[in-house]
Amino acid sequence: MTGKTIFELYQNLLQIYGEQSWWPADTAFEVMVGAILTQNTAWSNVEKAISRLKTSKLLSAESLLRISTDKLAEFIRPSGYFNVKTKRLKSFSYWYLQQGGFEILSTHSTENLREGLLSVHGVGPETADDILLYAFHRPVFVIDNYTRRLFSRIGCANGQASYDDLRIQVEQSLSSDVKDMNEFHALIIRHAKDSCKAIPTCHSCVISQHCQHACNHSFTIE
DNA sequence: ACCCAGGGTCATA
DNA sequence: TATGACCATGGG
Repeated sequence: MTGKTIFELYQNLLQIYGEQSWWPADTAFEVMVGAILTQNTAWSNVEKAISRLKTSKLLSAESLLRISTDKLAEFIRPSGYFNVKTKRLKSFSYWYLQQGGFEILSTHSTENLREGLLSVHGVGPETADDILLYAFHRPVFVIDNYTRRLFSRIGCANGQASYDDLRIQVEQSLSSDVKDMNEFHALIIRHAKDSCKAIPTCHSCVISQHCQHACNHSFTIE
């Protein structure tokens, strides 16, 4: 547990990969839809689903509520769990409109907003924080499994700590800077993807002398 | 054929 | 509190 600090890890990743400038989306609502669709799902599959929704101009809360569940499920089929996610998109859209939409929601405090998001069926801590950070630009850090593994392997934090414990730890390490938290989370995912494929050019050597990775594949270097 | 992916809910012990 | 089953597509 006596590795480098969380902030040093962030600086290393930023130096290696450069700015990621997330979230890849045109609108805040698209970020929210993407956050739900990407639950335990490869982003490449989510892109297909979102592309279909865009083409048919369904990327709004009103449209998602208007369309039948059967049709919506068919649109988002490529993103997997389509029956589950159809319900989640609809319950989220209902809440979103009932709350008055983006402008009204933007006036709420971060804590109230998180509470509201978590009250939606199908929105858990990670999805809520994705939305808070990338759609509402709130100073919130998103904890995912990559983060837990990377922190554990590098030793900059206890990967088994509770979600909020880890989240607050990172938020303090980055002085609650929105831009830094946006980048850090994006960089961790970028690093996980890269370290899964590029064994000969393992960037992790710069990050950890033990060549540890964020991804879940258990291979060894050297 | 197997493992994983930018999780969350629900039932069970 | 803490596991386990379940949801389902697509790429390696």
